[in-house]
Amino acid sequence: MAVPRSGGHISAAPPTLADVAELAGVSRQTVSNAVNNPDLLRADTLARVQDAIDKLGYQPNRAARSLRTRASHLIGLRMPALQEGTANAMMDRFVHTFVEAAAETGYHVLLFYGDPADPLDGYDELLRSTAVDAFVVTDTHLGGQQTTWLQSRRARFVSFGRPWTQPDAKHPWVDVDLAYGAEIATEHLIERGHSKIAWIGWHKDSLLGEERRSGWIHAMHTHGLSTTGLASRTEDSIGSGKAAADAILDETEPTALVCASDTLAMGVLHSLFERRLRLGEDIAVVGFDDSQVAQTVPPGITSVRPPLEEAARELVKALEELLATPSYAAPGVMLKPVLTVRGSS
Amino acid sequence: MAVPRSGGHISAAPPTLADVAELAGVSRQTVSNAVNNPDLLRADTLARVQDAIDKLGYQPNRAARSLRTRASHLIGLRMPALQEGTANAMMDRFVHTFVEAAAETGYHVLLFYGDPADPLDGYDELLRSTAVDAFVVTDTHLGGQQTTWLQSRRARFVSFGRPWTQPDAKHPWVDVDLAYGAEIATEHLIERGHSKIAWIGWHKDSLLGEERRSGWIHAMHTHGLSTTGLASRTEDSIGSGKAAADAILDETEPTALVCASDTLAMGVLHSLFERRLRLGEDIAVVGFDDSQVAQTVPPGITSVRPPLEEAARELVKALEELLATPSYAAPGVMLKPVLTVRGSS
DNA sequence: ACCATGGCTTGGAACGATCCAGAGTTCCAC
DNA sequence: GTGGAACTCTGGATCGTTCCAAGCCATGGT
Repeated sequence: MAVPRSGGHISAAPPTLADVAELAGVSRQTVSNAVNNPDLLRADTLARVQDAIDKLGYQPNRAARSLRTRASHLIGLRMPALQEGTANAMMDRFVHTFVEAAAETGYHVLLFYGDPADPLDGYDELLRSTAVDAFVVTDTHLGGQQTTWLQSRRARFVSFGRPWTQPDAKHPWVDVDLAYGAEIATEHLIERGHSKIAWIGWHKDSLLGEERRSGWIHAMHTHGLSTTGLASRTEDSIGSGKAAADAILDETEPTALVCASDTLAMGVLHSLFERRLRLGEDIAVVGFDDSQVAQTVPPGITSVRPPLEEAARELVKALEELLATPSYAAPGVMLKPVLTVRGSS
Repeated sequence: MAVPRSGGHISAAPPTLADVAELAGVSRQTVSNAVNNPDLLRADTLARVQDAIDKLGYQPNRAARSLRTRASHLIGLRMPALQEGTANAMMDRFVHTFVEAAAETGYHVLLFYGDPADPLDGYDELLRSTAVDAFVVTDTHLGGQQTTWLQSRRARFVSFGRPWTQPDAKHPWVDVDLAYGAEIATEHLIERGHSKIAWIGWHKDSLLGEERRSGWIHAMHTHGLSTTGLASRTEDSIGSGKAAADAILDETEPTALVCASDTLAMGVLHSLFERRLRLGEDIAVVGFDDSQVAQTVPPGITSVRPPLEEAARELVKALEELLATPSYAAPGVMLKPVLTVRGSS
């Protein structure tokens, strides 16, 4: 296996199966077997072929293999277009692990971004040209359009995100239990002695937002705490986070805030900064996503950390099975986030 | 061109050139020409073939095309492995634009990460299996190993980052003028009335660090300001940024700080937080990279913003030319960053 | 009327791998 | 010693596209 990085001679054209076969004194098919089904060969033949492979630095031509086997060993990963300022920057933790886990199982990742307004943008071309073996869908919360369409095209795919609108969907998926995340965030604050804990979340029509919100409500009610006047709903932006914080701090004077995202938490920080309140001393804040920002801003924002690395690995595992057995129908996997406690609480 | 997304019938196998040819009543080659050299066909024939293509939703099979033409229309993009906490998170601005610009010219991007300790990791396999047409190298500051090796393998590539150690390198590259960035950052502070402006930078052996540092020195000296006792060199981490800030604030009492990275700037913020100093009022801070963090932390950190989008587009342009004419030798492109002014100064 | 020209179209070969069916060996049981 | 299974290995066909050389046909000049 120890292929010398820079072979002695630099040939213009890479060696082919036939070259190896000739050098080893066997047929093409035997070389092919040596690569793909080594146990079909007699030990000494295998060794001879391996020698030839190593000597020439042979690696199968992907295009040729792909043409014959109808498998490209490429996974299409569609990422949501990122907006300036919004902290979906945490997604590169996901991408990174996904790419590495995929590489370990022999798959490469073809990254693409689609027009956010058109959930189907980008899939079609890759599918028609049989460029990828499967897709990873990363924003199922935008509705089931993508998944139903992919299904109708008989495309293979897994999703990072539960099938919100179709509970009976058959494709493998992995998601993070967001309600639980909001719950542990809230309970952490309750343990710290807070009882007036406000929620700054997203609009009602956001599935993710409502899910997270329910965790806060559940935790509050479980501990006999009231939530009236403590919730606000707004856009996922710093500006509206600040506005919401301003309003709720003036009206209800909570001692702690749970935010549906780190972006909103940053909005809160802006409000605190203006009011010359000290984060973590005068008021406690918990964010969501454990983004770079939460990790680095002093004194650190306690944040709900989605297990993105684990999610990526689970998705790769599901993909592997899906591609091995086309009829594979996995149960969805729900992962639990953990709370990273920092100075803000 | 308006291909219906979900064709009337869902065929198990995608249509091939031969299918189109039969439907249009022409030969395979004519269909191929209709796709690749439309001007070779008579107008009416072209129309007929186009009809058939549209009707069947035909798209050339990538593997077959790639096998024949020896071009995969894939670009391998090697990203440096990201470390927790460090703000190279800004790179997804780059990745995003690069992917989109590449898509516009018909190229897809195959993302991979290499072992940071081994600059060559990952390239070899993709190259041998002729999986990609070219590479984008993103961390030339780690030394010329990658580029010399790629050159010796006759691989096509462009780099985001000047060829630091080999000024005579022939490959196209794009880079950002970091010294200039530090210079405008420093001058901005001078304009704001500061004269005791400290530098918090990286160790001497960091090429990028020295480059940025030189911009600060140049600006200071140009305005007749002294730099003695105002510079410190440390690791690129929050902890060491804080330590450096602590030391320099105690010793020299500067009124403003220029940091070699936003990560270091965040370290400074930690120091300020502890000292109960208000960012932007008691002391001015300028960062580098214009990361998410700089954009969102209140009151916003003034930061040198590298034109990553422009860099990505330039690289795609260079790649296009490189792949069209193999002998293409472009001059390097040096882009100027801009300063994004925020509350911290 | 003829040949050369150029525009348009065609069938066969090739890219480099795997699938498939069969051929040659070896080995063991009867 | 023979039949047959099990183990190895092989050559031809094939995946879907583009390259290549040649063919057809109308046009125009001689």
